Amino acid sequence: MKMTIVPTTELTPCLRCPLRRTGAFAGITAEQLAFIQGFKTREVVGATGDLLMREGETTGELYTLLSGWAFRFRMLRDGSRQILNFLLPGDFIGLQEQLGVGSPHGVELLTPARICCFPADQLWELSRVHPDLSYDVTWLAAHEELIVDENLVSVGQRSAQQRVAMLLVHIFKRAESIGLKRADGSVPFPINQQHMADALGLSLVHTNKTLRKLVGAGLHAIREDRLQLLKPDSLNRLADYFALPMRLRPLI
Amino acid sequence: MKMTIVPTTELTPCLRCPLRRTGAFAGITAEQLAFIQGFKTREVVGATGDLLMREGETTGELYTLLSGWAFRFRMLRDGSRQILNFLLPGDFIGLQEQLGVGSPHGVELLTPARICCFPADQLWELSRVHPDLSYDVTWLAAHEELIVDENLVSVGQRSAQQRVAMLLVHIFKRAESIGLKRADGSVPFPINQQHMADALGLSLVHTNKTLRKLVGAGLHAIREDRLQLLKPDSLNRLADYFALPMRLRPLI
DNA sequence: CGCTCGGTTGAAGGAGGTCAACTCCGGTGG
DNA sequence: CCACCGGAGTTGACCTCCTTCAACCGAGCG
Repeated sequence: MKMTIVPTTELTPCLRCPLRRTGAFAGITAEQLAFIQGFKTREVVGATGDLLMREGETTGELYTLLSGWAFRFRMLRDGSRQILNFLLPGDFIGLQEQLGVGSPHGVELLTPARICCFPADQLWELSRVHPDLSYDVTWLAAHEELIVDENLVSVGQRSAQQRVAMLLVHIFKRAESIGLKRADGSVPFPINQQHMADALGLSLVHTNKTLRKLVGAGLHAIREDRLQLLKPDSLNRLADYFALPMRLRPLI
Repeated sequence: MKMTIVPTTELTPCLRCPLRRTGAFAGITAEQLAFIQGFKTREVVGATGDLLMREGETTGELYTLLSGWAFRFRMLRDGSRQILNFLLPGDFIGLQEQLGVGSPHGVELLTPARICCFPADQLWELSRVHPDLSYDVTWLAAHEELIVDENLVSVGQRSAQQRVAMLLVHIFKRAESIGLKRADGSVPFPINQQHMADALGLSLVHTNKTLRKLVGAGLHAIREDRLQLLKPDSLNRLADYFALPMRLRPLI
C-alpha cells in the first residue's frame, strides 16, 4: 500500500548485469546489449509489499526484475485476490498494459527488489532496430502465458495436496534455473501461506493444513524463508508434473 | 481423435480475407498484407473434434483461425482435462510451441474450421522484415495471456454460478466483437456442457445444475448452439466482470 | 430399431470453506 | 524493561458447495 518505490542514483550497467553472469540466460551480441542499455531509462528499488503496478493504472513503463521477487494479481469486488503468477529475477513485466488503457492487474513486491525500467512507447522502436530482441519479447510473453496455463491447470483440476506440491516444485525449479539454489539444496521462498492460498484458489486455513500434511510426510521443509524439497520425486508424482525441456530464455 | 485435417486446394487470398471486412481488426498497409500473404504457406480445413495440435508434438507451424472455433487444453494423467481458453476466428495459435520441444497443450476444433498456416521457423524473418508485425505478434501473445488470466481468476476465486456467468458473458463479448452477433442478439455457441465444465474446473453435473439455475432465473438462453444474454447486466454483476476497453486488435 | 451422445435430475458423501481460538514471534512505545 | 500489539502460523469444530454415482430422456444416425 505504501509507495516507497524510488529511483536509484546509479544505474546498474547492462554490460555488468549480474543476471547474465548466472549463465541462465541466452547469449547476446555486444550491439544488442548496447541497445538494451540505451533502452533502459532508469532503475528503481522497492521494499516488500510495495506496488510496482496498480490495477487499472498506467505507468507507461516496462520492467525487468533485476533482483528480488514479486507477483501479479487481480482483486475482486468482494476483496478476494487471485495471484496470477510469481515473478523471479529476469522476468519481464508490463506487456499486458500495452493492450488497452491501464494495467489489468497489479504487481506487488515479495521482497526488496531492484528493477530496470524501459519506456513502453519505445517498444516498437526496439522492434524496428532490433528484430531479434522483438522476437525475444514475444518469447517472454509466450513463456509467461505458459506459466499461467500451468497455474490454471492446477487450480482447475488438481486436489489441494496436488496444488501445493505443484507450487513447491514449480517455484523450486524456477529458482534453481536462475542459480538461486544453495549448496544445502534450498532456494529462497519469500511466499507466505496467504500468498500460496491466493495463488492456488484455496483458503488460508486449508492451505496451512495441507502444508502441514506434506511436511508431516517429509516431502519438503520451509525454514527461514527458504524451501527444501526433501522428496522431489514424490512431489513430482503427487503433482503430476513433468517439466518440459526449454530453450535458454532471453533476458531483456 | 480422428485426423481429418486436410489442406485445401485453393488458398483464401489475404487481400480478400473475410475477417478483415468485419472491421473488428486493426488496419494494415498493403505492403504488410502482401508480406503476410507470402508468409502463409497453406490453408487447411478440419471437422469438429479434429486436433489441430497434439500435446507434446511439434508441427513447425503457426496458425490463424480463419473461420470456426477451437480450444486449447491440457490433459492430466488421471484423464481430466483443463481447457485453457477458447479460440475464435482471428486468434493466433502456436506461439507456445516455440518455447521448447513440442507443444505444451493440445488444440481441438469445436466446429468445422478453416485455418491459415505459417512456417514457424520464419517468425524471426517476419521480425526482421516487418518489425510492426512482430510487435503485433507480441500483442497477440499478451492478449491471449490476458484471457487465461481472466479464466484463472474465475476458477480460483469465483463460485460456480459466477464462473458460468463469467464464461457466458466473456464468450458473448468476444463473439460480438468480431461481428458474430445476429440481429436477434444471439451469437454462435458451439460449446457443450462438458467443455464448460472442463474450462471452469467444475464437474459436468454441477455445471448442468448451475446452467439450469441461470436459465431458470431468465439470465440467458442457449438454443441450437446459439447463446442469448437475456439479462446482461445481471450476468455482469453476478460475474463481477468489467470488460476493459481495448485497442483494435491486430490480425496476422 | 437400437445405439450413442448430450442433457437432466435425485441422492449421498466428501473435500474444502468458515469461524473461532490460541501460539509465537518481532516490533514499539510507555 | 516489560506491556502491548499486529502479523503469520496452527488447530479444532462445523457446515456447505460441489463431486460422485446412478438413472433417465430425447435426438440423431447407422
